[in-house]
Amino acid sequence: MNGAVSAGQETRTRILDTAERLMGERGFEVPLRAITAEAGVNLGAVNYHFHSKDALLDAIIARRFTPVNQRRLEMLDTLEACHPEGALPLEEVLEAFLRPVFESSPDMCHIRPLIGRIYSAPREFLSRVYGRHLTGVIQRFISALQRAAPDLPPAELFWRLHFTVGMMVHTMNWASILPVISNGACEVGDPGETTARLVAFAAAGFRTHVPATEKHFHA
Amino acid sequence: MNGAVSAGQETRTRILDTAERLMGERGFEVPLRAITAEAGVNLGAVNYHFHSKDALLDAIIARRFTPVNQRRLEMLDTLEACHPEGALPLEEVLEAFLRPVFESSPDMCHIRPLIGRIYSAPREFLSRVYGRHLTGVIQRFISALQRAAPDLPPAELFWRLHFTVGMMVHTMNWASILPVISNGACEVGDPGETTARLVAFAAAGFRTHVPATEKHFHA
DNA sequence: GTCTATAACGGGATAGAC
DNA sequence: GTCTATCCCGTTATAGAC
Repeated sequence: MNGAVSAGQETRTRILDTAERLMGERGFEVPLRAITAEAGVNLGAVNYHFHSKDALLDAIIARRFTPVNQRRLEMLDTLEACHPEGALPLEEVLEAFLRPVFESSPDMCHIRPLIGRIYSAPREFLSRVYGRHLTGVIQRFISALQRAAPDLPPAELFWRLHFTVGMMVHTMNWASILPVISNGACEVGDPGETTARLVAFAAAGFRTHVPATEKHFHA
Repeated sequence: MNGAVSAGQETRTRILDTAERLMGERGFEVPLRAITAEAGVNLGAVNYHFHSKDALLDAIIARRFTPVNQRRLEMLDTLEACHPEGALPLEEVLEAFLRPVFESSPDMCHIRPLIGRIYSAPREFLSRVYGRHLTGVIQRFISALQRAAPDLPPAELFWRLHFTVGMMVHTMNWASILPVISNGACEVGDPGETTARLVAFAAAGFRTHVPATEKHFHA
C-alpha cells in the first residue's frame, strides 16, 4: 500500500493516453498495433489491461466523461443550494452544463476530436454510452432548466437542451479546424471565453418564444 | 439515347442506396461484402463503378450535399433579390440555410445518421469534404448574415453560424434516438416544424449581445 | 458491362514463454 | 504481471472469365 504508481498502472495509462490521441487523429479504426508501438508497450498489454479494443474505447470515454459529469452536478448542486426555491438563473444552469466540458481536467482537449465521433457512433454503441454517462445528467439538467424557464413546454425545453448539446459537441469536435476555416477569427482557447459565448447564444435561444407550429390536426 | 435507365446505372444506384443505409446503421467500417450482398449486386461492381470504398463514400456525400446546397443558394438568391439593399431578414437567411437540409430531396432522411459521422471524420477527410461542399456555401451565408446582423463583429458572426451548424448536425444525427431519450416528446418529423424550431432558437442567439469577454492583456 | 475467383494483406485475439 | 509468436479471420482490390 505505498504511494508509488505500479508499473502496470503506468502501462495502462500510457495505452489510454496514446489510444485517445491516435483515435482522435485517425478514427476508431486505428490499429491496436499503431497504438502500442507509439505507447512503447506490448500488444498483449492491451488485452491484458482492457480485454478488447471495444473495452479500451469504453475506458477512454469513462476516464473523461466521469469527472466532467461530477463537476457538472457539483456546480448544479451549489446553484440549487443558493436558490432553494423559485426560479433558477438560466445562464448559470447552462454554465454548469457547459463549463466543465471545456475546462474540467486539463486534458479535456485530448478527447476533443473524439467527442463528435462518440456522439455520432452507431446506435447500439451510442445507447450504451448514453445510458452509462448521459441519462442521469440530462435528467438533472432538464429539471433544473424547468425551474429556470418555467414557461417553456417540456418538449420545447428538451429540444433546446438538445440544440445546446449540438453546439457544444460541434465546438469540441471542430476545435482544431475552426481557426483554419475562419481565417484565424475563431479559436477555442480560454475555457471561460468559449463557455461565455455558448451560454450567451443558448440562453437567448431558451428565452425566445415558442414558434407558432401550424400543426395540422389529423382528420 | 433513349430514356431508359441502363442496367449499369441501376446497379450503381442500388449500391449507393444500400451503402448509405448500411453505413448509417453500422458505420463506415461496414464491409463492402455486406453492402453488395444486401444490394444484390456483385462485389466487383463496386470497384467497377466507384474505383474504391473511399470514393464510394465521396459519391454518397456528393449525391446528398449537392442538391441541398443548390437549394440553399437558390433560396438565398431569391431573398437577396427581394432585398437588393439594406438589412436582410435574419430568420429568412437562417431558413435558407436550414430548411433544405430537412426537406430538399425526399431521401435526405437516409443520410441523417451519417451526417454526424461525416462532420466528425478525421481531419484529412473532413478538409476534403469541407473544401468540396462547404466552403462556398458558408462564405455566401456569412456575407448574407453580415447584412442580416450588421452590428455583430465578424468573428462573433462566424462563431454563431458555427453553433447553428452544430445544432443542425446534431439534430440530423440524433433524429432516430431523440424520440427514445425524450420519451416521445421530441421527434424530427415535419421539415417545416423542425426548421422553425431551429430558426427560432438560432435567430435569438444571433440577436443577443456579445458577451463581455474580460480579455486579459498579455503583459 | 458484369461477375468469379483469388491474391495479398493486415487485423484482433490468444496460448504459452518468461 | 508482462511480452512473444502465432493463429485465423475478414478485408480490399484485381486479373481475367463470361
